[in-house]
Amino acid sequence: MPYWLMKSEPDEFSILDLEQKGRARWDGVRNYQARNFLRDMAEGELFFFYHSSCAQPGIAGIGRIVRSAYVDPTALQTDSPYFDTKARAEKNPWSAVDVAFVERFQTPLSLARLKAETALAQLALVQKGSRLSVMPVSAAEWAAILALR
DNA sequence: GCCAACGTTGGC
DNA sequence: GCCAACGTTGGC
Repeated sequence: MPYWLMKSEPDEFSILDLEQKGRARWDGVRNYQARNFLRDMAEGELFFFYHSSCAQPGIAGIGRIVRSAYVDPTALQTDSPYFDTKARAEKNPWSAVDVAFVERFQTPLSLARLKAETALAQLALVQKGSRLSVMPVSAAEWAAILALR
């Protein structure tokens, strides 16, 4: 079963927000490669919830996919920060998934800690210049990260 | 706020 | 199809 990692700016949506809501739509992805990964996700699969663009970037917890990819409605909403002027109802290229809270780490795993781990050298997240907001994580990487909690 | 790296746009 | 210019991401 594939594993994933998804980034969110905690000021926008954090692991605490997901914990409090229990379930949420993961929308606003506006990169084709990331979108394609969203479309590869299946119900029941797990992902690391990564906090980006913040004081303490790192993995903050775990979530689960509870609904596979469907058309992202925010692309058509003019009042949404994710509005896409080129998207049309009959031609909306963007996808969203629904996710549920699984676990919040007592202490988030900092990016520095992840970079220091030899077993994670191939992790897409730590590659130079990697900006993907949705990426796959191998089973071995998943286990290695869990062991760092 | 800076800046490296990347993706997208648009002229040609 | 090339590629320069521009906008965005995201760590620091």
